[in-house]
Amino acid sequence: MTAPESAVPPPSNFIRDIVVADLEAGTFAGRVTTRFPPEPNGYLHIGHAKAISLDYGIAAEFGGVCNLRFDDTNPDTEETSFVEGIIADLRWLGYPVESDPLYASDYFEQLYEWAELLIGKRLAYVDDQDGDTISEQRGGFGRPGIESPFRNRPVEENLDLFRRMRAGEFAEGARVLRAKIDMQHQNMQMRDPIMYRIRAAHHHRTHDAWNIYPTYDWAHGQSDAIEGVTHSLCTLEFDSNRELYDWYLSHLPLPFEAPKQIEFARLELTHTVMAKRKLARLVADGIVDGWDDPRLPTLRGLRRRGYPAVAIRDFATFIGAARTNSRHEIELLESFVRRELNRVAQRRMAVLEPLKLVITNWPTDDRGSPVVEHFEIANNPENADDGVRSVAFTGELFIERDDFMVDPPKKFFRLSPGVEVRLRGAYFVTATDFVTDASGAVVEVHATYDPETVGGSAPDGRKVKSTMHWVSADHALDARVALYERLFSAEVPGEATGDVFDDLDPESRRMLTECKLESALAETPGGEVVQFERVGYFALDLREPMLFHRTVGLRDEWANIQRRR
RNA sequence: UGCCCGGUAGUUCAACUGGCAGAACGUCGGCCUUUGGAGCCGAAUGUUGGAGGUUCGAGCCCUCCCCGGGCAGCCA
Repeated sequence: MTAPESAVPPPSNFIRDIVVADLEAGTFAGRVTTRFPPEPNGYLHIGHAKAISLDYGIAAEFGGVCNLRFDDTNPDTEETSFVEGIIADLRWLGYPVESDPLYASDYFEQLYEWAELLIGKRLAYVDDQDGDTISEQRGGFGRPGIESPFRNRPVEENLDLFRRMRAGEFAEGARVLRAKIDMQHQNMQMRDPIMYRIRAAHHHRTHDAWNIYPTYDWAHGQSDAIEGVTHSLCTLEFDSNRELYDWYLSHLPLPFEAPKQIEFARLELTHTVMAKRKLARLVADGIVDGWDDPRLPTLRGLRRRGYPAVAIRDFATFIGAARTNSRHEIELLESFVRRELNRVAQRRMAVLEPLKLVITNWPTDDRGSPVVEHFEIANNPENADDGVRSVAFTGELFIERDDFMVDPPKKFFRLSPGVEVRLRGAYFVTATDFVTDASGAVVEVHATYDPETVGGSAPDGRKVKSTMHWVSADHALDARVALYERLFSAEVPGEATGDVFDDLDPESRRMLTECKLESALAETPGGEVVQFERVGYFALDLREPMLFHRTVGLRDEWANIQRRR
């Protein structure tokens, strides 16, 4: 599995320094192998994208490989559907899953043999006590643990019991296999950790072949070693597990030099949550529509929202890795999204909150119906190769409600009575009149157009202060547009009250149902992102026709100016 | 409470293992514009958590202190 190209140069980081030092010292015989080890009990989120970028990036940079290995040691929570979902997300992100992925469960037999080996070396024993008792005996911070009464069982008895655990002779939770290390150890991880637990559950791959399952600590380093992984990158909370990782490996006959675990800080973003349990709660409680809700930081959510995979990859590369806990501003991610979308997104006109504009001096044809003109407008002014599309123009149009004010404040450059503006790519128009309803709200604006300004520029060189988007009323497509705000209004959800749900923005999605789109949008394929001029980037839903999701707004300086006032 | 990890512009990261502290995002300013929102250009911002020490020279090495995070699942 190889890493896709990235436009962003990888910043140096401490992990790369370690790899370079190992290469120079001749450790691992010049090999570099990493692994990406998702647990198939949920979907990937952008935090995983950071790990993926590091795991694959480091391997690729030094001519090595990165193994995709599912860490499936807990049958209670893992499912094949998640395996498939994760592979799909990985492919979408741009990392081709070329061959069959690897699984920790492939090594269950080897792990079992090694466990017997440790028993033989008097480094592991079967404990008959229940979980609460073991937990109590473990002690606490600054408080030593006490040894299990079963700690010094004879080897033969341990072996017999362990084999019977495997054979399914005991109930769930009745016994465990523990490593025999040191109940006084400063590092809690070293106080005789659990290696195997009895589980009656059905495993997604080994089905009912096993009655005992290895714990993370007993499986992970050994899986790395079996695969010849050299640098095993994981997040900071495993720091204190590293001593145990090294301990297990030091007592086993390994096929390769023992791998190194290196920890880095997990990705956090402002205004969102990344923890799998919190994400699952949002889904379960119906606060969002599912794992692919566009407000979620899941890869499938971001995809549906219109975030380009390359923007996510560039972001992940750019932020690099460090050991300091850090929370990145969501704005940084958005800037990568805009940068990419500005380059590739086709421009279209869409009126989100329509107001009727009637051109009172618009001509009619021989039969008395209004003339229809067609203008060729650039698909992307930034890129001439994208060509043009044809947009119909007639005497009845829709403009954005915000773009007209009866009594405008100073510095309002859009349409108001007596003011001339440009309708993008068409004509200059001047507002002459407006119609209100019973409540006084403007329901229709009347204007005249200047035939000399066809195409949008005046032969006499006169200027207008504003260019507005528009859609022909007769040719408009009806659509719904979902406007998203941050799911959590607080920068750090839960910081104030301790419960992230207290910071949920109840209006994080506003659905506009009467939007009018130019007809070229009928050709847009599902999933594609276009720029609605002057408004933002919008992704057509993958499944539902004529439903657009706001990917991200344009950088809005006008809003900044208003805010500053 | 014991042990471990971390602390560099507002934010996130760099700084060739001791040699003039830089970049991006944000902010501010300017230019340009048939997207007021695209695009382009420029600027400001630091007691490198604090105090000592070693050194010709310390963000980097040493000591103490302060602050933040992690670890007491048969989760990963």
